[in-house]
Amino acid sequence: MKILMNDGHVAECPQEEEIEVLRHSAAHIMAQAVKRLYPGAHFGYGPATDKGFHYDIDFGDVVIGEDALPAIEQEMKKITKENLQFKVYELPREEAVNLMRERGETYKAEHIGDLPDDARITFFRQGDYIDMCVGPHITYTKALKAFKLTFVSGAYWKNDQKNKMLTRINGVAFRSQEELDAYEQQVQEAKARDHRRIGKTMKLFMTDDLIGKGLPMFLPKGYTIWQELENYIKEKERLLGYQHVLTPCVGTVDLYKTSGHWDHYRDNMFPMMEVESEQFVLRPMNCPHHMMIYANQPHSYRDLPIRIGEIAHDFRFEPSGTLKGIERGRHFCQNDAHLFVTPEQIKAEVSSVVDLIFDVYKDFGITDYRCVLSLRDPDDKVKYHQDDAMWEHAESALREVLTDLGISFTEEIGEAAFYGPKLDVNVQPAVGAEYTLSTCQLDFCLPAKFQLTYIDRDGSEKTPVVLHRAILGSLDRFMAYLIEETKGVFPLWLSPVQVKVLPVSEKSLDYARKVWDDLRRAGIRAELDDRDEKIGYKIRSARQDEKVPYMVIIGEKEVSENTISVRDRETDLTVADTLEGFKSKLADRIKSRK
RNA sequence: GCCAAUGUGGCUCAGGGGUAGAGCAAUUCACUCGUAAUGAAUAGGUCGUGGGUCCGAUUCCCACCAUUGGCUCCA
Repeated sequence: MKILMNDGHVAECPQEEEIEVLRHSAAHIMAQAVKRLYPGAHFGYGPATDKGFHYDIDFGDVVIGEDALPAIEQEMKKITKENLQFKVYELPREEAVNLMRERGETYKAEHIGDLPDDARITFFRQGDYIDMCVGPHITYTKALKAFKLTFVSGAYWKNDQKNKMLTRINGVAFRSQEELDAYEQQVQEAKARDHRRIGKTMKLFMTDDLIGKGLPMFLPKGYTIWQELENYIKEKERLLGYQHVLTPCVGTVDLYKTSGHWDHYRDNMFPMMEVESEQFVLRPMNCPHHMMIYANQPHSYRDLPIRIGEIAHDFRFEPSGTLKGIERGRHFCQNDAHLFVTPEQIKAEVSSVVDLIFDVYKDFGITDYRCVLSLRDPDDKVKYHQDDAMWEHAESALREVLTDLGISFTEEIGEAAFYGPKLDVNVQPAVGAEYTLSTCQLDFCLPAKFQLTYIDRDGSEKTPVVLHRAILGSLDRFMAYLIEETKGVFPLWLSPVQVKVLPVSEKSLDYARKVWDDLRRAGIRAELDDRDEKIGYKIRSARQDEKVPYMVIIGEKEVSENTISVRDRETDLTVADTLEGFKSKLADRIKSRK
């Protein structure tokens, strides 16, 4: 594919950059179509994106909904048919600003002001449309062959909440129609994996307006998975020397003033409540509670590290627009722990946390993740605890540990917690934006605020360092992730129903009941389908609706031979077994969580 | 919170100014059945909530609530 560079040269595009040039050019063509249909529209940014492109546009008082898209798309097709040539020219800064002002493109004019003094300011033109841009672009509009406008949304100018919200028109573009079709198919499949859809059909959790928004409730089947996850992670933690505690879901406002959370996050906490002139909040996190548990008694350096863990209920007043099923609610349960360590122990403890994270990921087959070292933005004097020396020390300590461990990570500025840097492990859900699953944060700040101490070898009082960490993140979010990864086909040990007993007819119902009862007594989660239906129907519903790992089919043959027939979800094969043999095999597998 | 869209029986969805429809699920009856849907019948909804326009609203308008897709935020 030929492309037009901003110095006017036409070059052959490297294969790997083709798609981005195509998508970026699609944004320009969309802008041209919009300008033809809405002459009063003014443009902000219009970049290529992951799967396509978008353009942020100020339509003035005109409301643009999704019903406006077909006409714009039609106009784009017309433009590609017109096969307009892309042309490029450069203007001196002042002329460029004037040109943009003249055309009412105030956002573009403002953008020129943000560019470095020596920046070349170039314009790409196709037909009647001119856009300030660094390019490169396709040479003729006909090169754009497969695209589609997908949805509209709002987006703040320059991504800043204080600025005006523009209308963002989103589209996808690919090299060919086949690629576009494949993408659309993929979107459909992702929707089918959405944890909210599966959670509803599998009766894992629910929400209700009368309970309140962002407050999902786990139903018996969902809570079964929850409890298994809780047992699983606590077992791992106990082996690593964690001690589990139970602390209340409220705390005094003073507790959060001490920690500094009150100053930073008051607006995202449920409002303060006053009882008998004492002020409380629903707790948004557990660090302060665990700090006070540490402070409950004096500590020697010999006691450290002390690892306090809790499956802890938290409440955060998340903005309504950010709520998403059990992935992000206003109540959630963190798989939280705070490790109180000496400075010398930092490396070993971070290392142990990182090992635990990847050990857990291995157990769940999680391979698609991204590690981020989240650092402070030194220019942000509001968000971050002010202590340059502390930050430099903490950040380089964490970076060094991660590097020594051979973890590959990217660094992101301004993503740290207010009290310290962190390692975040991020994953991509079926639908929507990436989020953090696991985190490990290095904190030199809160222990000092709470005046935590230990007596060192030389008899002097020292301040411990704290590692905040969450492996499953919140159980809620982890479950959301698991649902989407497994499509609801949970491994045996997590399956809400592990065995479904299916009598062929009423003649074998009594025996089936006995088998069912026996399985349950052996600690296996079994259900009996005693509906008056054909066996084929029962198998279909156990497979399709509930994705049950094992079906035990009981007919007159099994009754007379005192056996059971076991159908495996993986293979769809049915084999004869004895009840005792099946029970022990199953118990072993469940115990080993394989 | 902001921008936009959506809201019809338990679930998935159709319809549309003259007080509602399908499939699945449920219930009942018949069948007693061998590995991905037996048949028939019945029941179930003041069409998110509250206002307004109209002879008449679930359908049009407004407000609110919830949900969804984005933006901002995420200790």
